[in-house]
Amino acid sequence: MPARNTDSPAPRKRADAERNKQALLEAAAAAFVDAGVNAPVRDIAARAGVGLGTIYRHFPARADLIVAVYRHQVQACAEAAPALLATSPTPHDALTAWVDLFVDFLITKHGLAEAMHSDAAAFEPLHAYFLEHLIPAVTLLLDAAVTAGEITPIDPLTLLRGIGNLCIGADPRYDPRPLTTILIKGLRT
Amino acid sequence: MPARNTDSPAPRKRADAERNKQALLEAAAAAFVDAGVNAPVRDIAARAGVGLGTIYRHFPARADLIVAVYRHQVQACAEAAPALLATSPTPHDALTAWVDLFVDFLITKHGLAEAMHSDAAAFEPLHAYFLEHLIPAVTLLLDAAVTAGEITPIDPLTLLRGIGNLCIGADPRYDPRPLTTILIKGLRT
DNA sequence: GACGATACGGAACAGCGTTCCGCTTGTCAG
DNA sequence: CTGACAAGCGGAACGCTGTTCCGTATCGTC
Repeated sequence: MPARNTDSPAPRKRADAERNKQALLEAAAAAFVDAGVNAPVRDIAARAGVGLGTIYRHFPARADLIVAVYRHQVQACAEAAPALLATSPTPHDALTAWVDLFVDFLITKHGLAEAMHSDAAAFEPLHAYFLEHLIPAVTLLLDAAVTAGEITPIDPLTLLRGIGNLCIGADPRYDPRPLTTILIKGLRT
Repeated sequence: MPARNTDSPAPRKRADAERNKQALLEAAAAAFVDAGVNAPVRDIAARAGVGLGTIYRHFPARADLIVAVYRHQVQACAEAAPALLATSPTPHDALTAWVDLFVDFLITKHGLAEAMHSDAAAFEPLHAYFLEHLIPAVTLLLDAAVTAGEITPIDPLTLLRGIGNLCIGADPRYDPRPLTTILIKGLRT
């Protein structure tokens, strides 16, 4: 067995492959901004100056591309939870602030919330990725608020789903924030 | 000339046309139950023993078929509002009961809530039909509750949209009722 | 029974995500 | 430097949508 210890069993990718992957990520990010996360795969490929085969080599399904594009932002969102809890006057304030943050993230990604709830198996990775990272974040905030006696207990997944659902809507004139605010208000004891 | 004066300048449809239209409505209703409102047009046509052309003759777009299938139920939902207001102890109770009714309607029509918020122009008639009939209903309930000092004012369309959004979800294990309950609770003064 | 309007059926079109495979190209041993 | 081979690429093709179109069959009437 080769003496590779802990890091990178990487078979070392070809230079052009890595270059194309980056071009694809940038093209996808741009396409998502212009046309929402439902931007046709062909458009993304064209933007990146790449063939259809290439896009599917790097990202087996559409959802993988979406995950790759938003990975950093989801992580940032998750990491904001403990920070907010530490700096906010009360756990409920932290929760409110975090929800605002999450809503801001969602509404700027037209179609992301919709895609999250698609029944298509292809979007399962997306769904799983979001939950895996965000459930711990909301759980932390909710537990703190419950312990402080500020809110009644609620399943974190349910809340996350509710907020996500409220952010669905192609219409850019639609602002879900009044609704999310009411929802959070409804949690108070 | 038969004594029909103002109403129905109807060119009197052919018998087979009317028969097919009914068959289509029944087939669509059945298909929607089995496969959700996104059941393929071809499946519905096949169920009705009818060609694709026929379906589009009677229902120019998918959305028209959906509207036709659920027309009665939407109307019943709208008409329940004044009845509930008259029989409930408080306007807030009536509002709660009506929301439950609306949610029951939505969750049994897999995909209906999703379709409502589709950005596709084809679904605009569906959207319009729902709003036209349900906005007056919620407005009635909200006004009564506001007047009674039970809730803070909210735009009826916003509330309707919020409830509709919360009911989105292909997963039959997902129950939106806890969330709609919290939302209504959040309206209280 | 024949004729004309009406309605039907399904092939065809456009657009989607995804698969597949012949060809190109980067990489590295010699 | 050069060849060979695996890794990667491009885009035609597939299967699935909703929708359109038009030659043909059927209904109602005279």
